[in-house]
This record gives sequence, structure tokens and C-alpha cells, in this order.
Amino acid sequence: MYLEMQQRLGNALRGVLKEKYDLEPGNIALEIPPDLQLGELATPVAFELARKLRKAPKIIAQEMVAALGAVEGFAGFEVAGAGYINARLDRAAGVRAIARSEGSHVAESRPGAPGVHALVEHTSINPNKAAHIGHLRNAILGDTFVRLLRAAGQKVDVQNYIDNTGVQVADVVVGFLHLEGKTPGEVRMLVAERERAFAASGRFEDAIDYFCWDLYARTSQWYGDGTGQAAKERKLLRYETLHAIEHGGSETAEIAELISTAVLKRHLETMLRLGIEYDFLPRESEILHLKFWEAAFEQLKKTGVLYFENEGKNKGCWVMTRPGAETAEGETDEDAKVIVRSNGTVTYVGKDIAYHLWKFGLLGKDFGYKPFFTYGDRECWISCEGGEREHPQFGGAQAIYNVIDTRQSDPQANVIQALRGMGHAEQADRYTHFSYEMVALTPRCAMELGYDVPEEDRTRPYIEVSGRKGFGVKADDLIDKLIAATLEEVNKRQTGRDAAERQKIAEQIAIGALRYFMLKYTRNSVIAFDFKDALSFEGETGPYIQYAVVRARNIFRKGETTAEAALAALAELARLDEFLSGPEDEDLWALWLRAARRGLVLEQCLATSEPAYLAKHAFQLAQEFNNFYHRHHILTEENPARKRFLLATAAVVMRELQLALSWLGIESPEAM
RNA sequence: GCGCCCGUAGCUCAGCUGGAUAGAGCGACUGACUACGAAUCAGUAGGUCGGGAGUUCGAAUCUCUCCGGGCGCACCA
Repeated sequence: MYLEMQQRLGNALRGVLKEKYDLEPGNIALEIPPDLQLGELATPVAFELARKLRKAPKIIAQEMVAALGAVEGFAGFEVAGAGYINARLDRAAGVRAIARSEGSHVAESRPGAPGVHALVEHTSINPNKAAHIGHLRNAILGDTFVRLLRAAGQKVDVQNYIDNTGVQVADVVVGFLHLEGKTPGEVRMLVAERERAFAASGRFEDAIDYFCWDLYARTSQWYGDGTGQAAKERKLLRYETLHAIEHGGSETAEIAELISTAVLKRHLETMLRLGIEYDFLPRESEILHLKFWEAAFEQLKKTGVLYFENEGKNKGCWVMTRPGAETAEGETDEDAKVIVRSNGTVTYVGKDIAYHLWKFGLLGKDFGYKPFFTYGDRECWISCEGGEREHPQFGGAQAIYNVIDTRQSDPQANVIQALRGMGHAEQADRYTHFSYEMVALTPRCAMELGYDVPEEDRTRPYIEVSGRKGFGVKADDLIDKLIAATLEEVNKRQTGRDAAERQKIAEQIAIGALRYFMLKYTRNSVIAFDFKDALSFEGETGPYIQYAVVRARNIFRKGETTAEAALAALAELARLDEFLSGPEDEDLWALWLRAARRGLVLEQCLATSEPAYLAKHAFQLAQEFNNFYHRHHILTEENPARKRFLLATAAVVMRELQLALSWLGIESPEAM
């Protein structure tokens, strides 16, 4: 509702400016005043115009208010301070409009945006070890953004890119074959044995991804431990293995496929615990074998984005100019980005350009597809050669979002630069590197986990996690720990419920706590992870918001009615103003207004690619609700009309909280 | 050296396209439960918004500069 009123006021002001002063400003600043005393919306536009019109801001504001006349939904306008124009809403009409606005779309506010086919890539964990907390941040941010895009009416494909032929997978293969000295047959048996053991015990320590976590760390260590000749040989082994995997068709490649597929399956299971699902898993093996790069290479050469370097340190390579680089005519750009090495192989950025041409439907090639993982009623597909004849369409998106940590901004910028250089400016503009900062551990947390923290690192605010070193908190361990902690609380409080119900509630709360924890920080803030903060269920947390919903739910249960009925009953109340105009009732109106911010917040989140605004909004709404809950005892209210109004207030807040939580991927438990 | 990010209360962080008295959580201290269940609420203390200069009617927000911290800048992915 707030968003609609803001737009209406903006249009009215625009009309006045055009008619009275013949001005057509691009943007009219509209804000929410710091205090309800000053109205619900305000604009400082008169200040900006003062110089241009050579008049005092206050005079301009007065003239504009006079010219505005009546605007539907507004009770009036006034001039305040040195020239603010403050707008007051018609409160009763506002409440009725808020009660009615159930839709989750901001369709009318973003012309052209709904109906957009968007593609979000997130998670993209190397399939060679268990997922850790850093990966959780990526997946939770990505999944939440997907929910926001869908709430705004966009069609979204969710992709999880699998680098199954990279050096990280090669490293665990080296670990299995050379460090452990296993034959390919023995590796097959071990993977099968791990899958059996995990299925039987349900303990993550038994699973293949946990096994690989340690093996990968040991292998990384092993490369570094070798001296002289041994180090050389180990390095050689590493690259021979990598090349065998990239090339395919060998026993080494088969082992890599086996391991990466088993680990990938585990990643999907881990993410499913958080309610995160994917539509398609494109793999690097197909990008290689289906010759995506060859097709892209032709286009890159034809458009002149790539050129062959004959001079300098990059002699013999195909290179591209970096974004923002300027080189004088005839000079060698030593700083250019190498895309094809002098030995003819293609770099990571090159493969990524090909993949992104495919994402936008510009490559002229497609993957093969087969079903890979089932989510209740639908399939997640994976790339392959050949594949099923019948499959959903992926790729060919109009807008893409890549959830990738901020350290990869340079390569991401290279890909965008290449698209632009190839003449795809529109696509380059709709390519968003949805970047975020890493999750690190506080030194205290690292030491609690038993890691050896060097003296000089102990005073640092945080220490980066490292899969290569096996240094970090595994995702499933954290989730288990959270569930155990919430279950303990639930068991104390929900003594009347059976074990299965309590378990379900504990899981909902644990996941709510985790997702909220990852979403409450803005993207470019480093999260210094600590169990104390992550396991907290009080204050600015997911459970706090869930608890507000449960409280509202309890009111309707005890009052033997429903939120829907309470909202519908609002229509029968003749005079709403009597509950909204008294000085002691300002908080009620403020609560309705907060509940009305949904569209505004959604738009802000999408415009800035920042889910944290929604997290903040949900918390603030819950906070105001808790405050309201204490101040007004609804079920014992003696004035029946007022009781109805209070019930409707609880109902609208509950509706908005549940909707906001669902966008955050957080469930609302029945009881807490 | 070049590029990007950060520096706001004891700690962790918000602060929308510059706008009206700088906010929250945690922690500290004081209070409020035979209940619409306190995973809650009320209150108190706590800030030269890293320093300086500039632009502006107006700067935590924009520009420059300095200080302090982080991350990138491969023929790795």
C-alpha cells in the first residue's frame, strides 16, 4: 500500500511541477518522515527548486500544496520546517486498503519487469568435499533472491554450476589413487560403501563428502610437503590427472565422475535441509565435450574481442583487453587477459564466456539433459551428452544473476566486458554479479574447533575458512548443532506434543535461525562466524520473528477465530477513525503502516539485489508487533468494536510476517 | 604499484536515489510473568559517524586527501 501511495503522490507532485513551473524533474525525492507527527510521506523537493525558481523553499512548498488540492487516499498536505511538504494519509481508507492487499506482486510498479525470464546461478560448490558455512551464505542468499524475484512475478530458473572437471576434483582423485594407493575398483567400492553406511546411520561422518573433506586437505598438504624432485613429481601428477579428467574417456575420468556425482548428491541433500532447490545443474564436463568453447571462440574472433598476441609476455596467446584498460595504438597491452594459452588450452574465463553466451541464448548450442534428483513433485535436471528427448527449456534468459563471492569480481567483469565487446550490450547490462563477502571464523571459534591458530592471527577480527586446508565449519554439522539446541528448548516448552511434532518444530526454528543469520548482514559485510551468535535465538534472530507469528496464531486459536475472518470482519466496522486518531493509538496506526511496507521493501531489495532489507523489515515488524502485544490485551478487550479492530491488526501483521518469512525461506511453526 | 570493499555505541551491525532529534541487537545495570505462554516487554547508561578539507540551503551518505584494516590484480579454477 505504501508503495502505491508513494507513487500516487509522486505523480501528483509531478503534475503540479509541470503545470505550475513547467518543470519535469527526473526523480522526486519521497521519504518517510522520522515521526508520525510529520505525516506518512514527505518531500524536500522545494529545497531543490529554490535556486532554480529564485524563491524561498517555504514559498514554493506553500504554492505547491495549494496547487495539489485533493489527492485520493490523502487527508491533506502541509508545509513544515523550512520547506518540507508533508502528506497525511486518510487513515481509515489506508487501513482498509492494507487489509485488502494480499497480493505479493509489485507488478504495477515495475513496468516490464514482471514476466522477465531470469536465471539465477548460486551454490556452485566444487564437488570434491563437504559444504561449509561459506557455501551456506551463497546458497541462502541466492535462494532468497530467487524467492524475491518470483514474488515480483518473474519466471526464474535456478542453476547450480558444477565444476566436475576442475583441479579441486583432480586433487581428491589424486588423493584416492596415489595418497591412499587405491585401485579404481577399490575407490568404487569405497564410494558405494560410504553411501550405504550413511544411508544406514544417517551420520554425516559416514558420508562421502565428509571423507573427501579430510582427504582433500591431506592431499593439499601432501603437495606442499614434498621436497625437490618429489614436489615436482606430485605437481606433475596433479596436472596429468586434471588433463585426464578434462579429456574424459579414461578410468581416471570415470573415478572423477563417480566421486563428483556422489559428493554433488550430498550437496543437494544438505541444501534441501534448508529448503533450497535447483532446476538445472550444468556441468563443466559438458561445456568441454559439447564444444561450447569452440563455438564461443569463433564469435570472439569474428567480433574482434579476442586478438592474437605476437609480442611481449603474452606472445602466442589469444587475449582480450581488460575493462577500463587503455592502450595506445600500436603498443603491446601487456596487461591483457589471456583467454587461450600459448599451448592452445582455454582458461576459466574463456569457458565462462561460452557458458554465459548460452545463458543468454546467444551461443547457438545447447546441453543434453537428464533427470538427476527428485524433489517430491519435480525433477532437478543435469547436463549430459545425448540425454532425454523431452526436457524443460533452460537458458535463453533475459536477465541473469550470478551469486559469486566478491573475490571473483575481476573475472566476472571480464565476462561482462566480452559480452559487451561482442555487441551484446543489452545482455551485459542485465548481467548482475550478485557479489557477497566471505564467511570467516573468529579466532576464538577457530580455537574452539581445535584448529591451531598462529599467535599473530589471534588478535585479528576473523580468519578466512579454507576448504583446501580443511579449515572451517561443515554445513551439516552446523545444522545438526542448531537442531539439537532448538530441540532442547522445544522439549522444555512443548511437553504436550509428541516427539515427531517437537522434532519438526525444532527443525523449523533451527533453519529459521540459520537462514536469518546469513541474511541479516548486508552482502558486503564479512561475517565473522561464532557459534555463540549463530546459536542465539533471542533478539534480532529468525526465531524472534517466528515467535511473533506464533503469538498471533495463539490469539486466534484462543479467541476461536481466524486471521482471515478477523480481516474480513473489518469491513463491518463503520468508524475506523476512532481507533486511529487518539494520541494513545498512534502505535496502532504505526503498526498498520509498517505492515504496509511490503511492496516498498520488495522493490528496494530487487533494485539493490539486497535481501537484507527484507530481513530487517521482518524483524522491525515483529518488534512492533511484540510491543503492541504487550500494550493491548486483545481477548479481554471489552469494547467489541475495538476488539475487532485489534484482532484485524494482529491478523494483518501475522499475514505480512508469514509472507516475509516465506520470502526469506523461513517457515512459521505452529507453536514454539 | 593499480583496482574494489570496509572503518558508526564496549562488541556485532543497520542507516533507502544527500534531508527534519544518528538506530537496532548483544553485553551491563533496573524493573515486569498463576500467561492472547517471558524464545517477550519497559527503562537507564553508552556515539568528536577513523582524521582533515571541499561541494551543498543541508553530508554518516557525494568529491579529494591522509590514517588504519581486508580482498583482488596468473598462460589456477
